[in-house]
Order: sequence, then structure tokens, then C-alpha cells
Amino acid sequence: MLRGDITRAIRDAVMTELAVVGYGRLSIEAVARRAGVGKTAIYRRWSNKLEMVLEIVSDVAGRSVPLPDTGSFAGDLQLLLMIVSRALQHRIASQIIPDLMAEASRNPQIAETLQKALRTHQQAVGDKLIGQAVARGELPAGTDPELAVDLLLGPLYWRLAVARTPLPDDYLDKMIEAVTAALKATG
Amino acid sequence: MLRGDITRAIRDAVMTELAVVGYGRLSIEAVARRAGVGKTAIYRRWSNKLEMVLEIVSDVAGRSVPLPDTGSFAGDLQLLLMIVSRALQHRIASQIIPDLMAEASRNPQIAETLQKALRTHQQAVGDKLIGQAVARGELPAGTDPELAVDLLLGPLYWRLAVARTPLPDDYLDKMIEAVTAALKATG
DNA sequence: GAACGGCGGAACGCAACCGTTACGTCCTGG
DNA sequence: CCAGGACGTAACGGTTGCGTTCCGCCGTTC
Repeated sequence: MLRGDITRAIRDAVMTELAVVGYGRLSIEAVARRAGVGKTAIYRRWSNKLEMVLEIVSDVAGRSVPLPDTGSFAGDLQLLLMIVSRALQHRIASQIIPDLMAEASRNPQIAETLQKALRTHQQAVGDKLIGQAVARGELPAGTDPELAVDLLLGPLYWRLAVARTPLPDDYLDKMIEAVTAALKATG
Repeated sequence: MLRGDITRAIRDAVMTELAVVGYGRLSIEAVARRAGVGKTAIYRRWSNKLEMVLEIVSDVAGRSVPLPDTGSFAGDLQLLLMIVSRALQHRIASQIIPDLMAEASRNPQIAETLQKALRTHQQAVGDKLIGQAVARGELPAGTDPELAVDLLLGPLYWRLAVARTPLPDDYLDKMIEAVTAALKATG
């Protein structure tokens, strides 16, 4: 019986508000104002700020990166980096993710939610990616998928979400080359 | 005439409070409580929360990483990674840095301060590191120092400050191997 | 021993936000 | 045509924090 358009307005407002002021300063009243909605409409759906944010965020983050299989490691890598870099250059996402990550380090519930929504999936993608490459003989058998994920996501995350420096045109290509060489070396 | 011990107590309290609740929820009253100090003592030194945090943080962050020169690229790399990983595993630092980074994306003053205190210095270290290695012939001439910094700091930052996963014993060694191979490949 | 000034503590008025409640409106289904 | 329920608005009492002010205490300086 809850109206869908209202719910959607609230969800949007929460994401925007998260991006603008961060979780620490997010207030229900501001969300209601931004959504053009009464506080009652919010409290009818969620019982407090934490529950609301967790539900909304985990819902959005749940729809995540597909598992690539292009037939070659270089292709998989290129596709994955494109997808991730596009996601991390999204205005809202690049504001919200670092903020929630920081918040997660002091709030176990947020940590757990993000863990489920992001990290687990990432590692699964990484495992598959490396597994395929090893099976094809493109990477040595001992290649560590965990290190691989760090080498892949770390620099991108660092640059796009932390340092907030734009990507030069050939950056992703260089990264593919670099990461490939790195992983071959650590087998 | 301001008492030094009081000032020091406040500085410590600010750092701790930043780590515990983050910038967004940091309150002058909580800082005063934690420092065992009157609010007046704080307002006698700084005129508001932002000014106080900026001054204290930039002071702490100013004392930063030395420029390594061990005579070989592998040695430089090992030393640098050790220093950085130790810093990022420090309880207070690993809480405060991601929090302020997230805050910086919405507060230009914080962004500028962090830029000065951290990023500029990092890039200088990176430039020197790569420059030395190129001069010694350990890396190809075209090696991009910016990409190098990303490849070095990204994975460490990602793992220690974001994912908060502990480092296996051989992790840094693997990283050195991987990054060296990566940089040689992109020349 | 008196003046000075930083100190902690307490209280101020103001603002924002919490979570809740009461009310009147509007839409929908029966 | 009427009942039900979700809606926005407004107000509630309570909490927290702001930045300021005033007080009495105490160590320093002259």
C-alpha cells in the first residue's frame, strides 16, 4: 500500500544526501525535505537512519559488476577495468563509496553490509578472472587471485575515489599491460 | 601564554576523536571532554571546528615519509613499502585518513590541506624513486612516475585502509616483484 | 601582595534534529 | 458513497552542539 513513487523519491534523496553531506551528517529531516516528502512517510518504511541507509545502499550495490568472459585474459581485463572505472567515475558513487568505507571502519553493521554487497562479489569476479586465465595458460598456476584483485582495483580506486585525478586516455591500456606483467611475474 | 600541555591534550583529543567518530560528527564539546579541558581553552586557540582540524591535521601530516635512496630500486621500493604499510596500519592513521579523504571530496579547504600535506609529497617521492631507477638503468626511460605511484600506493591503500585486510607475510615481497615487473613492462 | 591572564565550569540563547503524534486531505476499493 | 490508509504539515518534548559569557581559582610576574 506504500506508494512506489514516494519510496523511489526517498531512495533517490538518500543517495543524493549521502553524496552531499555523507553518512555522518545525514539527517532524516534533510532526506524528507529533499524528497519532498513528510518524515512520516520515511518512518512508515524504516525505523531509523541506519536501517534506512543499509537497506537502500545494499539494494543499489547489489546490482553489481557482471563476471566477464571474453575469451582472453587481456579482453577480460579490459572489460573489467572499463566497467569499474566507469562506476568509480560516477559522481554519486565516487562520493558515497569512500564515505561509507570510512564509516564502515567504525560501524560493524555498515561494514558487514558493504562486505556482502561489494567485497565478496569483487573477490568472486577476481577468482573467476584469474581462474580462467590460468586454465587458458595465460597466467602461471600459482597466481594469487587476492593479490590480483588488489593490483587491479587498488590503483583505480586510489586514483578515482581517493586522489580524484582524471584518467589520461591511455591510462587503462597502460594498467592492463602493467597488471598483466605483474601477475605473470608473481606466479 | 597559552599552556603547552593543554594545547597538546587538545591536539591528541582531536586526533582520537577524528578516529572514533570522524570529521562529520566531531564536536568541540566532545574534544573538550576528552581532553579534560574547558571549551574556552579551545576557542582561545582556534575560532572554529574546521580551522582547528585543518591546523592540527596538516601539522601532523606534515611530518611525512622520507625520500628513500638505498642505492637500488628494489631496496628503495622495499623501504618505501615498509614505511607506507606501517603508517597505514597505525590504528589512528588508518581511521583518520580515509575519513578525511572522503570529507575532502566535499570540502575544498580540507581537500587543499590534504593535497599539500600528503599528495604533493607522495608524488615527489615517486618522482625521485623512479628518476633514480631510470638513471641507474633499472627502469626504461619512459616510465611514468604517476602511474608508478598509483601502482605502488593504490593496492596498499586499498587493502589496508579500505578493505582492512591484514597483510600476509610475503605480501610486500610479492608486491615488490609485481610492481617492478609492471613498471618494466610499461616503459 | 597585587594585578594579570589562562584555566575549568556552568550557563546562556539559538539552531538542528530526533522519533512521535494529531490533524486534515486525497485516492482507492468495495 | 463511504471506510481505510497513505500522504503532507505542524507541533511536540528531548537531546546535542554551537559560539559566547561570566565566574572563581590559581600560578606567574613584577
